[in-house]
Amino acid sequence: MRLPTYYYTEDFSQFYDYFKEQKCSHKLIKKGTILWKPGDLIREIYYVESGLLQTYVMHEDGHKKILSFHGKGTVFPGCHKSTFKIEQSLITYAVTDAEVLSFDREDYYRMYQEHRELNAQTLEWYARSINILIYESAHQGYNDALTKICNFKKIYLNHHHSMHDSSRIPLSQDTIGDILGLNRVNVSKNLNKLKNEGVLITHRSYIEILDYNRLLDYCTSESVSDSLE
Amino acid sequence: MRLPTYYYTEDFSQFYDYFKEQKCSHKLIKKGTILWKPGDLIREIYYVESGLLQTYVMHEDGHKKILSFHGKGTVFPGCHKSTFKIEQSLITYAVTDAEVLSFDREDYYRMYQEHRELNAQTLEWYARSINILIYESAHQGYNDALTKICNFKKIYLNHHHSMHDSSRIPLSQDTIGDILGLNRVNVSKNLNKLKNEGVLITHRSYIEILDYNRLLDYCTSESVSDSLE
DNA sequence: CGACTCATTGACGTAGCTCAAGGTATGTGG
DNA sequence: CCACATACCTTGAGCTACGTCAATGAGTCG
Repeated sequence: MRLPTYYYTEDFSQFYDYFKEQKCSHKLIKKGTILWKPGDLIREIYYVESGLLQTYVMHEDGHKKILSFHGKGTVFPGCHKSTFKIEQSLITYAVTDAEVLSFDREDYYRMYQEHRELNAQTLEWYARSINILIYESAHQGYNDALTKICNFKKIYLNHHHSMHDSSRIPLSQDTIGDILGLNRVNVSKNLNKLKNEGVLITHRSYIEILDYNRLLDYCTSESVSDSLE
Repeated sequence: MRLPTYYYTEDFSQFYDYFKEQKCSHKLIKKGTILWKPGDLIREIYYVESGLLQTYVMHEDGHKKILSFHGKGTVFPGCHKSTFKIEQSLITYAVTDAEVLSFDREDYYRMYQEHRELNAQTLEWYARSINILIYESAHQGYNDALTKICNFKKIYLNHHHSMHDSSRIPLSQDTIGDILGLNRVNVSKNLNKLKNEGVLITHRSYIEILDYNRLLDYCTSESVSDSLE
């Protein structure tokens, strides 16, 4: 049973050798580059070889909503045919320097149609996107700020436990606010509560979790994997 | 350019003849029946021949969040393989009496793999679900109650204009609240503002739009189709 | 007619927002 | 290596939109 995550990694790395044999070009993307912004026609699809991309939406009143992070072994932005208004508002930028394989949209769609495993994996990826979004709309939307933050840290650690220092969340409070739809000041105040409880320590641009079990006490069941599977 | 919608209809009606030739069983579902609830193993996939289904999630604190309505010519709940925690919380029930074709999950997946157009249409359907959910998370989430309500009515009318009496929204204020994550009382108060402006009249279990153009003034651009395409 | 369900209205509490001022790491250029 | 700019974090005061509670009214059904 899978929990939601904002980070995509390695979803398509099994197809890397196959991708390299197809018609594609190799690109270097500098940190901070905006890959797509509102109004851009999306004619290419990227396979990320290294680096980290971020996707977000700017609300007309100035709010920024971060939707997802895309790391090594992921494909982006997708290969469906329909054009949706809100997708025109998506902005993708490079959080770090990145290397990608770039495919023409039509070429990629042909690969998607012809390669059965790629086809199947694409549907799983879409399903996973639906999953995190339902989690946000139907669950986190009703939680208060403290619960949102704890849930976020839980699912962040859950996804990164094997990769990095397992108790660090290397995101600024500003970024966390933009992911959760919270004000920076409010994030700070709630982290303070948790600091006073001994759950974590705040640092500049990262948070260090001291007491994972105490953190879990603040989480809702939707964010905690249970025994099944 | 497509706007989001909470109503799915006719997405798969082009495959109806094909579906009927496949291994399936015909079922009648009584109004009010719960088709799937948390904990149920989903072993079947339905094609809706008639009637209306609704999908929602119950938050552990009692909030109900309605995600979508599924009418004639739609397939439900989906055919990906991964199991997600939040999907276990989905509840589907019959708003009206309904008739469905029921497929075994494995059989349906085989059809999905073998029928190229069905495969393509399935991805479009998933993309559409992502679209409405991004709209909720990244856009409506930042709007105030009045804007949420007006946006909702706009996209409702947009989708139903051809089918029914084009100025009626046959939903109770309670239901609208459950779709938008608003309190019933708050929905009522905001509808009252619009009533005073002459935009609409409220009735028992439906709303009548009097001045569509005035309604548009309260909407955000994300909910209004522009000239492109 | 009574028993629902659905809608209206007002009083009141509060979580989270904005504004504002100050504090502390980090990086850069002289 | 210091001075300065910049990014990030903290804390408090005040506001307000929305939620809860509660009482009443109005439409619908058997």
